[in-house]
Amino acid sequence: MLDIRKIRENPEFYQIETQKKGSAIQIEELLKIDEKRRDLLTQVEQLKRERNSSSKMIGEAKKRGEDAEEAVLSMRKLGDEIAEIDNQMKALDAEQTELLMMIPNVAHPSTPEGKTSEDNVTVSTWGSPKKHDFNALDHKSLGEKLGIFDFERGAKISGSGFPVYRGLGAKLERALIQWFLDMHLEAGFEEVIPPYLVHRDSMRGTGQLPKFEEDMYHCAKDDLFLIPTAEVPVTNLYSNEVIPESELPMRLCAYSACFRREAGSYGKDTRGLLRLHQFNKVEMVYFSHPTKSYEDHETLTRFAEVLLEKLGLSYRRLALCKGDLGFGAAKCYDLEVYAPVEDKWLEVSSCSNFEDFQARRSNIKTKINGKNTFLHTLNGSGLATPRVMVAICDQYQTADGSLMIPEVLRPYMGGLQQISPSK
RNA sequence: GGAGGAAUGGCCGAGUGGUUGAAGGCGCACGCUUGGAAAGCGUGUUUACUUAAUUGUAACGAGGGUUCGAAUCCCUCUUCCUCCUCCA
Repeated sequence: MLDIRKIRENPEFYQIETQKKGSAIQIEELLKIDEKRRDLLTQVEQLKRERNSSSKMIGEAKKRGEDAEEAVLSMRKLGDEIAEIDNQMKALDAEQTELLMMIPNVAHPSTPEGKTSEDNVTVSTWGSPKKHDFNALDHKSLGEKLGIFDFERGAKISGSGFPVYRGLGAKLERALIQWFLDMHLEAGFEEVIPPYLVHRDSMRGTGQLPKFEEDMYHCAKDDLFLIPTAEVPVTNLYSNEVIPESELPMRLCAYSACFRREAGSYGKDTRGLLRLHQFNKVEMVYFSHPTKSYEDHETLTRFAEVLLEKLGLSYRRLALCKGDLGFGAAKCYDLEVYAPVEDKWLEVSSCSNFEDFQARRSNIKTKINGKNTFLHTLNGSGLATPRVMVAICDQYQTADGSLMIPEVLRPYMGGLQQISPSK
């Protein structure tokens, strides 16, 4: 959520910047409501002041045994007036908040200008994209041949987009998750196992609601939402709290299953593991000092990159342009891993700095020089497993149809070096 | 799921309708005292919005109600505790 005071001070700036984020602010309406609201506020506070002093006098008079009937009567009228204005104000307040909640964050100046993913800027590339000199299989065919994925039965029980990992595939998936977590723990993150179902407030806090309700799985009976990322419960861990400045940056990591309806993206890269309704991801979350968040953002992104480097998967880092930036993000790097069989770069991580956008929604503060201040929240995948799995399948398969296990994962596979087709 | 109890400031804990934003204690900060420290004494110590202004308004789990006036009375909800029931 943006700061209404800043919008008030510099409406043109916010008009232009939110437009670049692909969703223009309804600035006139917003400021009109704001002005009316503040007008009523001063009015009603004046009336309340009157009420407070009169009530005090009534109390004193009654104590002295005097009759205060007349004052009581006029106060009763004043009370009605106050209630009336209070109601108007509450309505305006709700209206204003709803508008503010629909407005995206503005981009950091270091973010490239641009409208679509075409305009994203490749910041760096690591490794050289591998090419096979044999006729390599795509991950779906390979995986089914090796018996490590079972897409058909997943679809049978839940529909498409719900993969089943089997046998050594399940173990490999688990190895990825565990290795990711272990790497983060080594770097000093605290591990969290969060709830997968969260209430509406949490979803509003991180920005999924109210705007993107359609993309979420919702349990109507309990009004709970399945998390699309561990970012939601982990960031909201500290909602309505003040984190001591000395504890910043606070760094948490969490594995969770993630659930996304992917409404409106049917038909796009839906093969195999490329786009799913349920997938596994390890997420890193930072609660940062407002003056340090951009440093932290670089550090965070590096943690994710190192994982790909250790897996021996070439990747590139993109700086998202203003138009492609997520709703709440001020700056974001995407990491894309190269999948040789697909001959595509696949997004496996998104590392974002939200500045105080989420902190304001969730009310997460820190105390700086005795003053409570919204802190900055950051998060990044480290990493989402499905496309890493695709890249591994693509890159680590051999001409005889086996799949080599990346070196770093072998300790988690009982020393297993490769998965071979059963005879 | 059933029965009961509880929720107050950084912490503990008073407070059952009026001058209580909230006693008292602890903690913390500053000062006095001291060779130094402890003890002791003194002062201060919530947040948000608002104002020229410590000007004013609001907040005692959350929301609603009664009242001239609510931390205090009523209703709903949430969370925690105890006892049953059930269960991985």
